[in-house]
Amino acid sequence: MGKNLTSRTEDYSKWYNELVVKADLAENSAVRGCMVIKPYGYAIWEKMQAELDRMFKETGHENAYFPLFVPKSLFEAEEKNAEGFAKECAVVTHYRLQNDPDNEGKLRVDPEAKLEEELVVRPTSEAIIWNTYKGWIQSYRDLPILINQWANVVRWEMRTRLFLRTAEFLWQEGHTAHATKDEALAETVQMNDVYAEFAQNFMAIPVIKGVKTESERFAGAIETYCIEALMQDGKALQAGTSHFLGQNFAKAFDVKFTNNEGKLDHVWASSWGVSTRLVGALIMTHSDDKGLVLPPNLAPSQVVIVPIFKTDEQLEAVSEKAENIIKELKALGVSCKFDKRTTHRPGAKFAQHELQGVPLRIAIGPKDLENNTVELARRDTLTKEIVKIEGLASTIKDLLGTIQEELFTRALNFRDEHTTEVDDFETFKKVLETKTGFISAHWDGTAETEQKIKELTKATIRCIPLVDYKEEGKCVYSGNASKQRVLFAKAY
RNA sequence: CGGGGUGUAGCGUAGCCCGGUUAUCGCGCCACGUUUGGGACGUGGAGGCCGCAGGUUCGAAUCCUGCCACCCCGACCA
Repeated sequence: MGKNLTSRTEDYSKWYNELVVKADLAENSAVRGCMVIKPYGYAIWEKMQAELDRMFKETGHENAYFPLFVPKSLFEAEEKNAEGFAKECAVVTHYRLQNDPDNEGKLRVDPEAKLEEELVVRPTSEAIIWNTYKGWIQSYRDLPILINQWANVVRWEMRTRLFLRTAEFLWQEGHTAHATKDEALAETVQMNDVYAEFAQNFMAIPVIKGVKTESERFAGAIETYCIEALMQDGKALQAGTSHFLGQNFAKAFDVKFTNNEGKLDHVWASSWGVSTRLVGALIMTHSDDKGLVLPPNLAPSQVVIVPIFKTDEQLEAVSEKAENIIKELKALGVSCKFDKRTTHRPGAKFAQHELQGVPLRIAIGPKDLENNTVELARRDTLTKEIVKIEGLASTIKDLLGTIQEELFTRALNFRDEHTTEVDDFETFKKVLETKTGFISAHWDGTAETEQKIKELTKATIRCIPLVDYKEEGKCVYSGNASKQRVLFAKAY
């Protein structure tokens, strides 16, 4: 603590890296590409988990757990999926170490302990899950299966960044099985909607719902739905995905069921997930040059009370007030931390809680005791005011709601200001270089054009939005006919 | 995985080209005192296998080789 952050304009990516570490969210570990999520960062993830878990259960899903390891033969069963992940799989080949005869005190892999079949560390769990579902499904009466799992996965990324892309990360993956195509598709759309609602209402991150182009689609899916968010540096970030898998995995794993007409058919499937990457999205959406800005819904502590005092008597008197406030806040469901450390002075505490994004700060000192007031400071606007202690708890409760809304509105305005309709390629390039953000433009629907634009500008099609933009037009690159605008951006 | 950069106390750094006393400075840390409404001050103190492993040399933070990690750029990336 005690050092200023690099500012966002100076070096956005440095700002992000410093913030994650200084706000005590996470740090790099001794394992390449893998992070240690520290208690404060994990507390935020737990808040996300709790809300998502509630939403999943509300929509009829149950949690279960499947193994970390996937036998290679199962993994390769669905070819497109296997191919898509092949380059980033960690593989277990041995099951034992032994003392190294040539190197005292060291261990080596026991060459005798080679596995007959290699185990792939899951980059995602479709394979092991569909292999399991095969044994669970005979009839339409066994359907649907609506399961979610909270798990870690490993993708051997070449270039990693804390939360945004790590070799191991935490996520949830839902895997559902259905009797009909319509039902599976409806599930896919529903879960994408759940993600959108979660992002917007809970995380205060505005998102655009859409589908991926073929080249950006999940390997093994028929259609990939997604929510796309825009970060403060004008780059897009995929915040969640939901895949309609058709019968691809059912066919690969031979999962058939008898329908109510007595006919055998393959099961229809969906899968969907969000990960600890959301923590990165959270940081890059709301935070500023002073540190984290957390929406009240996600803050480990929504309020912090800092006592101002000179003598023990004053601390005692202030503490008594503070405890009362905490009690009242607790009754209203507001979480509050009392920072009565005597080892730090108030200014240092202010700075720390700002860095860590606590939404509201209350300072109580001798003057307040006389006047029956407190100083109330907002993290998001950096404003403070003196307020009467009567009715403080409900004032705070309301204010937290206001902050939550205003954070969303601010982010929404930013996104709208950074979404530009463009109709010619010169402007396209110029907007991408200067203004950044989403570019809404016509696209002829071909992978060739998509690829060409990517090569020339580094922008990719983030999604084909589900609503809006339905209009005839001409492709911004090729000039060929187009039926709707799609969203381009440089992406994380 | 290719190109470039960095690695010296918890953090940030000087020293490295051109090898040679006890490795520099700031922050932080510990003790005591004075302080406490926006990152306190004074005095004293502790803390280092100079990223790791080899090599060259009478002698290596410094030169050479290999490895590891992180950062930037590229390629790759449900």
